[in-house]
Amino acid sequence: MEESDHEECNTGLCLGLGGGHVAKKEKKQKLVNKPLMACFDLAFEISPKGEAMNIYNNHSNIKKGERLSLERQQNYPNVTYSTDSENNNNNNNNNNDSRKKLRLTKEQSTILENTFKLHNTLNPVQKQSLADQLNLKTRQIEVWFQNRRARTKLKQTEVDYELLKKHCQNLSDENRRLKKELQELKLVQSPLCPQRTPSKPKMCSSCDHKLFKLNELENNN
DNA sequence: AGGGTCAAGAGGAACC
DNA sequence: GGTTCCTCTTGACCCT
Repeated sequence: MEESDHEECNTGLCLGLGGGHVAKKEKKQKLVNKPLMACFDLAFEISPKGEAMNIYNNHSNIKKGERLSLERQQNYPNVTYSTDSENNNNNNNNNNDSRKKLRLTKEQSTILENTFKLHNTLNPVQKQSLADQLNLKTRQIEVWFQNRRARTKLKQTEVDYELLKKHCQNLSDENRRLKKELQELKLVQSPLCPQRTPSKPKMCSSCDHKLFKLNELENNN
């Protein structure tokens, strides 16, 4: 965990928890009565001039999420929004407690996905260079990879589950068939019914020899 | 409205 | 003891 990730967040709300948890207990205490994930308490875009723009206030006729994605994708595709606290305390007085969700741009997602395909974990150097490249924090890269691994694992679990379910179904079918077959064999061998000719039992590949033995038995009688 | 998605918080385990 | 990862959870946003 890179403590520096959150150094600039001077609201005291964003304490850089998560991986690392430096002095967890201390931070936990600080967090008492504070909103979670307050690092993204206000959404800003960085304008081409380098100004922090509160995009929520500027476009009142568009819905929240639409504003975020529209602005980000169309106007400033290479910048991600950040928080009030990260952008020099603008509007610190306007510190509402609702956390705003970061949405990665298409480009950022693509690059992250491609990197993930190459290696699903990153060393600190790779993490830093990716963060620089995408204009994100190393913590965000770390979190993305963590969540991505979790998604991969979940998907794999679902696939495994389906395979096991199928396999289980096959075994059940096989079990049912063998039981039926056993029933037939018992009938054939019963002294009460010596001349009964059974329908040809369908043997599983592993016990074809049973049929042979059965025929032998009948011949001897 | 409600369910899905996903970035991020939180805590514990594993590793060195 | 610090770092990284895993797992579960939370909450914002999106979609229908």
